[in-house]
Amino acid sequence: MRRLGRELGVEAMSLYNHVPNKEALLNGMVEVLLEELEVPADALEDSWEERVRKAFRAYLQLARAHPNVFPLFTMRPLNTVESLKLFELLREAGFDIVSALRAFRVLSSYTVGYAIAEIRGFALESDISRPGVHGFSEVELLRIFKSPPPLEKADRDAEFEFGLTLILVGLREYKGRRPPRNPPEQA
Amino acid sequence: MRRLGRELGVEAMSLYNHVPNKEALLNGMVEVLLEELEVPADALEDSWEERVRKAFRAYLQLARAHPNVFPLFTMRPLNTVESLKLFELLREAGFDIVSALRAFRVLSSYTVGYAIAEIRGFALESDISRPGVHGFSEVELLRIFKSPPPLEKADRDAEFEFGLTLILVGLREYKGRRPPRNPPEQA
DNA sequence: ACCTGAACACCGTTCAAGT
DNA sequence: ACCTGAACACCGTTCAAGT
Repeated sequence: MRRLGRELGVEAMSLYNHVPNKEALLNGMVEVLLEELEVPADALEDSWEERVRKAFRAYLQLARAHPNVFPLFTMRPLNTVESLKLFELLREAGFDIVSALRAFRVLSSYTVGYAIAEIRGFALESDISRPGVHGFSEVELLRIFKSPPPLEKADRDAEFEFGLTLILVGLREYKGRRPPRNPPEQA
Repeated sequence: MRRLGRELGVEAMSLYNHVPNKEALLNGMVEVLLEELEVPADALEDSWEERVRKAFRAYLQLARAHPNVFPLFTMRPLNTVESLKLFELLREAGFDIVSALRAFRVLSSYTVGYAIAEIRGFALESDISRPGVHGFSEVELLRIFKSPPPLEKADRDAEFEFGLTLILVGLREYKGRRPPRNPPEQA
């Protein structure tokens, strides 16, 4: 508050003329950012899986773009219009209500968790210079990760995508087991 | 600090004789809790998938048991001995280094994300009495979720397990594609 | 070796007083 | 309608002084 006031060339207490309190201000920030998200339109060339991918990719990118606000995202339920649209997208793809909800939540959980991991630093990263919580020594780690470290920051996108694929493969498999309501629109 | 001091019947500044600062204290709490985690031993009757399941289940339960500390878990890399053991478990299951790392991270991301969602409240929960970030009205939500709400808090475990299964199915599929180093030990 | 009082540099927030 | 000074009830942390 005080800092924000200074930034705006005004005293901290003036802010209370425009915003009820700090909490509301943070809520506002989150809300503004979430508005940037958009579930991709139903382009004919995209399968539902591709649309889902794009949506969660965008979410991750939003988190990356705002690493300081992102933890706030995390602490309130993601009840946005876009969540709803995504849910409906899954319904149209042939999932029944419960399955669509579950699928949506699994995908969100993964994406949120992944984004957090990226921001705070990955576990089992070869660069373990950082503090981190331990229980073992740097030597112990290096015993495992030989000199050219295996998975570098380089390919974060591919790594995220890997997880997305795993889940989507699982979902496809799952859908195969129960008869979908709509014809499987996949190419 | 001051509150903790009071709780201990001592002045806040006394704490600094035992702990360098607040940050260190929080780190300590996280560390203590993480020590409760244990990757299940290589019992003969358990497949690697079952062992992985048990490990992450335990992680979720830890989060549930300590909803207030859990967000702290979240903000530091999970470099524990158990992470390493889990990684080795995956290696033994036939994943090469990079794949094992990725699998580990996908599973952690999902579990962390799920735990957070559970603690803060799920998106698209029929109980939307809570604030949450919006963009749409309660009416709009109820238009979708007809009276008997579809997925209730009741079966949180099943829901978590559902996601775990999706990922494990994906992993099995993925492993099938590349020749595993060890014979597939699955029953 | 451990505790304490006083003090410092911070917070978010209220409210009466100003324009 | 908006801003401000003074004030309140908090923080984490330092340090010299006590035992």
